Amino acid sequence: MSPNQPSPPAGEVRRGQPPTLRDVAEAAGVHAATASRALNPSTRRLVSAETARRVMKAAKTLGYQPNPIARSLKTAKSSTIGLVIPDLTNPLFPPIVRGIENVLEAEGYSAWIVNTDNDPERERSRIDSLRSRQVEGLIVATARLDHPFLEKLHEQGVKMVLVNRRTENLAIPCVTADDATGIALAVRHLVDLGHTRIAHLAGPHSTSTGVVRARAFRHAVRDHGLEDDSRLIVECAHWNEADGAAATRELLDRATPFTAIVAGNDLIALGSYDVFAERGISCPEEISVVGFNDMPYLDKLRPPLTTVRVPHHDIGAEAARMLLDCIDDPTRHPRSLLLPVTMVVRASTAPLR
Amino acid sequence: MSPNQPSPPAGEVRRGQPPTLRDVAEAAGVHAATASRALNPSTRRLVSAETARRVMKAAKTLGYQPNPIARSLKTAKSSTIGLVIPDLTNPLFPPIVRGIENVLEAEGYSAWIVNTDNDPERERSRIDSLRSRQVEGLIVATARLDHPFLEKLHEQGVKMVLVNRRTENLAIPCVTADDATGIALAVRHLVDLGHTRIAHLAGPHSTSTGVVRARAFRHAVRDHGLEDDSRLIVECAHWNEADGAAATRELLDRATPFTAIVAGNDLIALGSYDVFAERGISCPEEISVVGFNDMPYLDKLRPPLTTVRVPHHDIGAEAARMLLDCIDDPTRHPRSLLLPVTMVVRASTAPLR
DNA sequence: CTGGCCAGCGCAATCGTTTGCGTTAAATCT
DNA sequence: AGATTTAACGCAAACGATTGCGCTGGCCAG
Repeated sequence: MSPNQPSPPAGEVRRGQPPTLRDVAEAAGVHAATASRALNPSTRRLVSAETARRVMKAAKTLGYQPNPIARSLKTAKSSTIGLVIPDLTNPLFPPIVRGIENVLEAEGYSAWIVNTDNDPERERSRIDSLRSRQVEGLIVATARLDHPFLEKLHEQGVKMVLVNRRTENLAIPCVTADDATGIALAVRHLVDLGHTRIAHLAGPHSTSTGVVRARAFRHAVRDHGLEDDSRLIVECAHWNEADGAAATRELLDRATPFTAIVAGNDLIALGSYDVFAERGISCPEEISVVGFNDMPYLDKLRPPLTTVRVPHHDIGAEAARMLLDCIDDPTRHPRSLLLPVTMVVRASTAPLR
Repeated sequence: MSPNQPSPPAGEVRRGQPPTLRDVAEAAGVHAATASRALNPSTRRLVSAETARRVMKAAKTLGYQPNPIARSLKTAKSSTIGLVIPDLTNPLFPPIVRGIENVLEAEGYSAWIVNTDNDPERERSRIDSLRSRQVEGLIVATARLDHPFLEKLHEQGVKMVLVNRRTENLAIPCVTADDATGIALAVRHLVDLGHTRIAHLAGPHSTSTGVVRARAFRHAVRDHGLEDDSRLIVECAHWNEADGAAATRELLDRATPFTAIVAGNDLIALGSYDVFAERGISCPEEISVVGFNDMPYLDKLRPPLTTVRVPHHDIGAEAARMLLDCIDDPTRHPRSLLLPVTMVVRASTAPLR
């Protein structure tokens, strides 16, 4: 046996229970209060170097792990934040989650993840339960442009930062991808390939991402001297394949000619793929498609999807950092962070013949 | 304003703080102990119906939410379990997580999710931190066949159930897919298509899933009267695309003829796809491939991947149920649950020409 | 009429930490 | 040398809930 293995406490314990602060205090021959101060780096200067050393040694040999529950009760801080997402099953979110947890972990924080399935009622109840668990802040990925519940929470002083999407209220800090530039990149790519009639399958206009990308699309086509034809824009009810497919069908049925599609996101583009298969349309020969997000395994699709890569991991990491900043300094001015995106050209886009 | 909105406490509060049990007791004109008993359904019979009613009414009008931290400290129960997975980013896991949370939520439990990235050291430290957070049990998806750490935890009485994979020790309950049947289905499907020389890209033999599927593969080919040629089996170092690709290359380089591959899982099959592209091999014309798991978006691949569908959501749900059972009744006999799988035939498999 | 029982409730300890305050003894100043 | 600061530490009260135990008063039986 190695001398100091942390998992099973090496030293003698009181009664089979994990050692408490009192146990290490006793072992070090001091009072629990002193042990507490010795163990906490920020109060360690209150005890002599010698006793601090003794206490820390005792803690190590006993395998002492502070009880976060007791600590939370006293300090009213839980070292815990809530993470509110629509659905973990959407490949968009796991990288964000990992990014968040990476920075949280380094600061001794952890995250509670809840799924709302885009149901406002469920969102309320899950957030209520998060708050009763004393989370110190929220990272929210379910924002809609008009979102009174979130606004109310913010007014109540609940610390939060939005990811991916925003509300209309700019007072709530958020970190998102640079959607406008991404769309501009996508349009420019298609224009470079010779396309002049480009359609847009917009995301739901209830979300900031949906309207920002749609607006950026119109700007971009005009910037290239193309006609801004509203018949070439159709809005999807949700950010998923089914609604992407429905929108594609409607677009096709409008019979306004076009040769390329800028999809609101990758899932919507996948919906287009389904309709192409349905109707025997070949991509990219007849219609080029570009997605948005660069979710995993897009390179293995038929055809590999050209898309705009957004740094999901970084979005999560930055959001977590921002939230921790807000918690540390509540007077902090809210900031909005825009993360750069890049174009990933694959085989779903081709030169106009 | 509606008379009783739960989020912002409606009644008067002490000092801007959320109301405590004592506040409720005071409002109802009873002692905190009585209020506690009145509010808890299982102790409610200890107070008179009339006082119970008064207390509950006071709690509602004050918007009282019990403080789970204080409760946990006293009861040493956290209504919390730990979920240990390799990497949330692997599309295998989100559905399992959702399944788990669905049943947990109904019982008032929540899950802490930690990622180990398959690093044993990280696994130890994350599980230690989970335990210090007083989780009541663990759902573990990172089991290796030989896994002394998990065994030790189990011996220490840590309640846990394994998902997807198992240890050699059968004393630890687990819920997995019926891997053997799945592989048999895959082999039969290929045999029905006329294939006689079938290869297997096995998962790592350090995992139960890897060895069970490999063994099932050999049994299946023999059952069909085919030759069990060990040159047609190569083990992947990990369950991912890169190692799947490496294994595929090795298989090809062995120059033992074969016309079909049973991949250990979908990710490994995707690795094969990469190599096919590399070497100009066409699938399914030259080589048929079947995967395992049926992860999302496989139907949009080039070609759509034939695979074995495993009910990930159910696996999670059953595991959670099993863990809650173990917590409720610690004397419970460990069970191993095998969930049925189904064949999903798409276009990566074709009749032998 | 007295003793015993029980329903209903309050008292106070407890869970493991943190922290304001008081106490001691050593160190510094005049 | 005596007065005063200060470093180091202990005491005890919190944080908010749960729970064993004891007390009260009403009820019934003997």
